[in-house]
Amino acid sequence: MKANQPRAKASDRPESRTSPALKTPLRRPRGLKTRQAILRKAVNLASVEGLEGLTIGKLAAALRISKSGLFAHFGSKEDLQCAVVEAAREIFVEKVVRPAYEFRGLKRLQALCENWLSYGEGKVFPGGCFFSAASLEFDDRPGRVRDRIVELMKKWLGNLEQAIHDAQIAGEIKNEVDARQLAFEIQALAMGANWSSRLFRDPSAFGLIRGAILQRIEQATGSVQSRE
Amino acid sequence: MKANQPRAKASDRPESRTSPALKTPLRRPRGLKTRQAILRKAVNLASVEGLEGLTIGKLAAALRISKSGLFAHFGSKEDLQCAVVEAAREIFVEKVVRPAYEFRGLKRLQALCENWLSYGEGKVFPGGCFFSAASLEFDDRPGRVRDRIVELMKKWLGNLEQAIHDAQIAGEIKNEVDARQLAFEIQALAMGANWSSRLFRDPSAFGLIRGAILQRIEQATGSVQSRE
DNA sequence: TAATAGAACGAACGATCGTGCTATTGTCTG
DNA sequence: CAGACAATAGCACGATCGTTCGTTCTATTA
Repeated sequence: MKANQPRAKASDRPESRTSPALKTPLRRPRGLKTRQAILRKAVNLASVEGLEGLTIGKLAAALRISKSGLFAHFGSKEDLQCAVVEAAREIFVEKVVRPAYEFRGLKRLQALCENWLSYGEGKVFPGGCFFSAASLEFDDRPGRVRDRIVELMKKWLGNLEQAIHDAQIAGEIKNEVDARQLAFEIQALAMGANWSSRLFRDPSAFGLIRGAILQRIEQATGSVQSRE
Repeated sequence: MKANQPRAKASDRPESRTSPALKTPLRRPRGLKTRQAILRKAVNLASVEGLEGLTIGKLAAALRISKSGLFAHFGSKEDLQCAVVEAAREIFVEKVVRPAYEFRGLKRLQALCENWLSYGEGKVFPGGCFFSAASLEFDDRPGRVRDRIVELMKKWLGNLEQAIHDAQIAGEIKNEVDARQLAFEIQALAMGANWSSRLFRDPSAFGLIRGAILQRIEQATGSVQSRE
């Protein structure tokens, strides 16, 4: 974890790779490509073995690349982990968030849920939802990785909540519904589906939960409903 | 992970410590005591760092004990992990399951939920619910540890489902309710509360979810409810 | 064509991992 | 008190961890 602390010279050249603005603004065709290839494999590996279980040696071996060559793309393991989180985020946004933003209000909420479910169900990540695993793995590990994960999860919950709120304004969801709570319940159910499907190797979990979530949304849209 | 596989002689003496029946049926006062002390610390450490992040060296250091002295209590790291899972199970049963079994039917279900919530809320494990973390960590790691976790989680879900079923027979919960699905939803909400409270350092998550679960149960017990 | 910058490599570092021996302690029995 | 035996410590092992260093290869630029 904190191996070889005495000599930590990686951060002495603070922005050797992250600030390309010196002479040529963008010109590293080979480096960028391999970096992306590394991250693609790394995200998949990390979704299975965890972000901490993701090892530079194993990752390099999986890519048939030298450890040092791989390492040079990131200044430290923490940097690599951050980059992996970012790469996973891009995939998540691409598959779940963006398509839903073609709609508004209730339709957007439904699209967010549906997209999440097929994201979890399909083999987007071989180890199931990356963020479910990562957020539970890092909830007790202070650092940049944890901070970023917290940020992203808050944003995701905020997206759900905002969609619910918009649907309320549009009159599609009852005003008594607590948007924050409903968003949270949906998220919990979705993560539960992922959990069950991974742990029990039971793909039917998503079907079950799809029903539960739809029922929960219908309940919020009106019709009868018991409010005790 | 699989360090030093060539020489694996630990399992050659299969039951040197687990079968006490030879001459004296029960006489290892010191050994058992330290073993339990080890496991108590190990469970706490594992709930924070994960079952794989739990390291023999760190555990020994935390107990001010030699690595080899600790190691002798278990034949391998996998054995240690299994023992940790078992120790966590005992705590869980003690705090959550057993007290609820003084009741029957709906009351038992309510007690199971309430006990789980205060188990997650209180500092039973310093890293939050042990099994939420462990089951997500090991969902892709085949082996005895995973098998046992699966077994335990199935049993726990079965307990919830059975309580619901009993409540249905007693006429306390409506017959149309799908016991398996309700059990699953409750479990998902509970794990969601744990997730949120750990990740966002927000203890109010449990209050929110307590309300959601109670609402969900009330909905199942009757009154109005929309079944569209 | 020569100079140069970036990308990848091989080897090695100190630390720590899980594990295996062997010796020493401590405790109970005869 | 001596011996037996369980419990623990000491020490070492091979492997792998994250990291650094100096070198080589490759491609663009002067």
